Amino acid sequence: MPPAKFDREQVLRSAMNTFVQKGYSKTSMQDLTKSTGLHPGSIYCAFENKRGLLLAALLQYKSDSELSFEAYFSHDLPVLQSLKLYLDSIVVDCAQKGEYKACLLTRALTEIADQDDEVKSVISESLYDWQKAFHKQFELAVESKELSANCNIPHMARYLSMGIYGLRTFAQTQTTRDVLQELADQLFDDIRRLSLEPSH
Amino acid sequence: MPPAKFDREQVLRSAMNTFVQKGYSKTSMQDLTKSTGLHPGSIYCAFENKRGLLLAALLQYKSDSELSFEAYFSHDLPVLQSLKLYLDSIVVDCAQKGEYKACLLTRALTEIADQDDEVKSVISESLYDWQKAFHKQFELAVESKELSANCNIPHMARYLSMGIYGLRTFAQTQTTRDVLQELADQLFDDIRRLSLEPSH
DNA sequence: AGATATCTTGAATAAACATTCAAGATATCT
DNA sequence: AGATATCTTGAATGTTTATTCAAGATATCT
Repeated sequence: MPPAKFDREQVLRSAMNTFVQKGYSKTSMQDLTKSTGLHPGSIYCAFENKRGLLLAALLQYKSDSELSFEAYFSHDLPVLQSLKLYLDSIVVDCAQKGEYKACLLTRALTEIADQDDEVKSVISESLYDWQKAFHKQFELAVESKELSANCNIPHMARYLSMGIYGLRTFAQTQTTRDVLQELADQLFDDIRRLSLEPSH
Repeated sequence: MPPAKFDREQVLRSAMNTFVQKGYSKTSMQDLTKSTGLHPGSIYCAFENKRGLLLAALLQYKSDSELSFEAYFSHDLPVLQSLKLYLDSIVVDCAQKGEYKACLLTRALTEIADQDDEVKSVISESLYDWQKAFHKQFELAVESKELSANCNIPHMARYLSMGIYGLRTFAQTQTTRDVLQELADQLFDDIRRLSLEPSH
């Protein structure tokens, strides 16, 4: 039976969801065979083991996130306007009751990074790439004179990342939309201020 | 052998450390017997089970954190100055290489909250109490005219909590002290601005 | 159609795990 | 000193877990 191979992306998205929902340790192989529709043997053949499946799922998540990022920032809107839309989408994401909607990267980071250097570096690099994507957008905006030429772009990108991490953590204890929106708006204001003021 | 009972606080601090370092799921009973010096039977007798030990450790962590908080804010310094010192101490905490220095509450929250409602509410309430502690300090500062009378205190407390969550998450990928300090300083500036400006 | 190579299947395996409990030890009380 | 109650101890238990592998199934090739 050579063909009939499963759809790798779809399998990884299922695994992704299961890992985000239950966490890595509490996700059993049985959970994964159920959610992916694959049998144990197939998983071990394709991904070596549970850890390999996590690594693959992390890369898929990264790739999906990049596409989503592009979708927000590729229009010809001013960066700050795109950023506002992007932040609002995170608020919507976080405000979903019931289904646990977190970031797989940060969730896996807090859960297992300190015990597995390879997983940690995959996650760290992915998160850093995401931060660099903000960086790049801000740079483009400086070139097009939207932002002040002497604003501190690396600092802004880092502070923005930090704020979003915080927002997502905050959302785990409080899912009231208004509160989350207010926090996101505040973060946006603070980033905007940094983008206009010269760095000191 | 009636007396010779173990020192409950010390046991809980050991358990606390183990849980923070390895995470709840990856912490085995063997790890806990090793770190606490207690035998399985004693743990089950005193805390019912592993989950009970976590719950007790969470409460101990909360209580310890409150004492530490008081230590920073009970002097007669202006609130903003105490806050600065408090934030700096978090930076120092996060910048420790090697030993994983996170907040047990947020770590446990991301790992297990979505599967255990009791654990979740214990954590949520603890974190909310911590947020309220900021709240209270800001209120006192308004009364003493240090802060503007019409600043939005609940908003400030929430934004501060969010920022610290974010800082701690950020520190898991980047432990360069200068970078963390810069982020904490930025957070401080933004909170200070909120404390002086009238809310809009 | 038969042979072959490749992929699928899921029961079997072995290790790790939380939890229990009966035997042993010590202090207090009579 | 003896009896009793309480606490300690850690090997045994039964469950859950990730992982393997040999048998079975299907498509392609000759």
